[in-house]
Amino acid sequence: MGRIVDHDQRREIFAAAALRVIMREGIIGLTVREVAKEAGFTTGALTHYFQSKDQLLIQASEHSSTLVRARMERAAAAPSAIEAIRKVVMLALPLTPELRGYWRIWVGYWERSSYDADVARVMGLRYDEWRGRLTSLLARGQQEGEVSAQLDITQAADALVAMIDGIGVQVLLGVSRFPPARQKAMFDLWLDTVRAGPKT
Amino acid sequence: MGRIVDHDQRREIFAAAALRVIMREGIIGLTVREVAKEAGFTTGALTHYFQSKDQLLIQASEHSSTLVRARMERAAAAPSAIEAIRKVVMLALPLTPELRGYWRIWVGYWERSSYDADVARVMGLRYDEWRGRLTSLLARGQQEGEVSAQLDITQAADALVAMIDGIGVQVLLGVSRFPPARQKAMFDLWLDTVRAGPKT
DNA sequence: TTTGTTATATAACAGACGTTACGCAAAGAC
DNA sequence: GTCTTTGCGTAACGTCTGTTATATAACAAA
Repeated sequence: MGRIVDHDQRREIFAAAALRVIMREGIIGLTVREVAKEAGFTTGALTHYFQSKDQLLIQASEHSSTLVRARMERAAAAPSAIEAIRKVVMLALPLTPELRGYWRIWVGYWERSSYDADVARVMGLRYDEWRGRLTSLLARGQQEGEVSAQLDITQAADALVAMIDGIGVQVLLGVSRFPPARQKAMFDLWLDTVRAGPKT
Repeated sequence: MGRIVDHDQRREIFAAAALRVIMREGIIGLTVREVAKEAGFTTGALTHYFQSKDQLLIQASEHSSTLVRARMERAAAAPSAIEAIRKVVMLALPLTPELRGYWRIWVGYWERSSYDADVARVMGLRYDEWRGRLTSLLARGQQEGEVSAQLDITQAADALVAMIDGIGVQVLLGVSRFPPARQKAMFDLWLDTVRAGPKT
């Protein structure tokens, strides 16, 4: 009965298109018409898969986290915990144009979060995952002796998450303000406060 | 010739109203009509003082920095440099509802900065001032022997600025996520990396 | 082939947006 | 007093918004 298409796949197409629109024009430029056009459809198709613009916004956020999750998990599989942390952080920092595009998306969602409880809740889940990934890597580092045993890993993860977001903000105001080298220098500074002392 | 009013004062009234609107409804809710209404005027009056909405946005940002600057300078006058830094940071962290309101404004401007070069430029100036204030306090701390002499104060200021913005983001997603105590704990952690060792 | 259902396009809706135009009232200049 | 400039409210403009309604086309099931 009726032709059949994969609804989840369609929703992913629209979610990906929404992300591209946000990258290009900011979250303020995210309109139903523009997303549909970017996806190669019209609003009639989009509304068939999303009841409202808000749902599209949420779904797009979930899609973007799916995209990075695979890369993150591959990076986290590095043999040394410290090296894993480094690789994971290099995927998060706005070092390349592509990664800076993602930061434009995150900042857009931060803005929405400040007055939209639904978006805030979803973003909270993203950060729980992010913070969790870092804390478990730090815990692994402690077991393997690379990370100082008396370190409060929760607090250290908090500090790293905050610092990375802060870097993202600065880069957004202009890459020249915080070039990749300066970003990495700040990360190395954090790493020093976390490393186990030479020998023991 | 004609009745006379203080144009700068009028512009401040509208700028202050714009900030209140952003606090309440986000930067997406900042409309010419809403700002005029918040200020107790109509759009006819507002357009008399601002050629465009963009100019209003810039002016509002400048007004907000004027508001905090006075408090910051008073705090920076503390006898001890470390104490001055602490007081200044306590004015920046989203510790109270009022201060959290300001963070909603900043995040709104971050968002705009990512695709509006004019806003990005103005925000860049704000951050230059903010970073400059912290670096000069750190330099004072070094002179007075409170801050480690071999510290790279530029890098330390960068780290603090980034960390505070990162805290602001987390608090925006929900205060419960980062209560005042946790914010202060993170700041103290930074302070430890900056302090001169006991004695010398 | 006919029937029924789904996918998508087109179009309309009511409202909000930034901006511009216009008109009246207030008040300094003379 | 009149004249003239300015302050501000009202209203209109055209455009864009999210959403809903309707029409057409595609295809599975009978």
